[in-house]
Amino acid sequence: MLSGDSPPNQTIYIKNLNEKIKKEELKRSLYALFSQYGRILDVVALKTPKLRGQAWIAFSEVTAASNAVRQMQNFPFYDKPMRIQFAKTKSDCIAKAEGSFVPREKKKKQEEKAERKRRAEDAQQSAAVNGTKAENGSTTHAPYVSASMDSTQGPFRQGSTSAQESAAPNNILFIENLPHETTSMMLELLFRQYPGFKEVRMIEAKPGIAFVEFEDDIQSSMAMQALQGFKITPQNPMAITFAKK
DNA sequence: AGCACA
Repeated sequence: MLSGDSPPNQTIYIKNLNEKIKKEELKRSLYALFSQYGRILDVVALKTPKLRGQAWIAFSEVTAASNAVRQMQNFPFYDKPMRIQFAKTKSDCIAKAEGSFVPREKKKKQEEKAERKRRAEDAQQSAAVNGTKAENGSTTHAPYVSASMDSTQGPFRQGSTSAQESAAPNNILFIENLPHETTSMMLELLFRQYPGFKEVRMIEAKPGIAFVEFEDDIQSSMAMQALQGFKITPQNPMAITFAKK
């Protein structure tokens, strides 16, 4: 049945995540795995007792979120099936983008007190040390994105063929839009820098495409995310999808 | 099981 879940939301809520995975790795893997559905604005994962094993992924479009909820439901991720729903509330990053963000203030009184206290202390400390206002730890979060490519992160959704539905994530990548002179040696040089790389396969009769195999889905997703849109020649941004099995 | 944004 249609479980009593939240209505569609740009942000998805994932639970039953493997709690042994370190926060940074978890976020990176989630980013890699889910960016196939659209532009990801933020990935939130906390390791506090109440929040570990869960994560939020904010997409720029609701449709991306819905596809992710459906297609990645129960996907085995670090040996545990992901349970995915729409988030109950709007992510801060989205409210901010809409200009509707209002800093929350009704937490449990205890937490709030603790936080105020902490801020006060921080302020005092830095004042004592610097005599000036301190930069508190609010760094800019545009992480997870590999800085190794030029900033052509545009909408390279599907490649040149008529493929409409993206195949479910698996360990084999399907590469399209390669210049015809591409060799498997060249592709191997590119892909073998990512962990889990196994082999490149090309088909003589079909220039412009290739298959690249990895040990598992997560590693193939990582490589996909890293090399999506990579240009071997300026006219040939790679289109990478999961191979149909 | 657990819905946050340090």
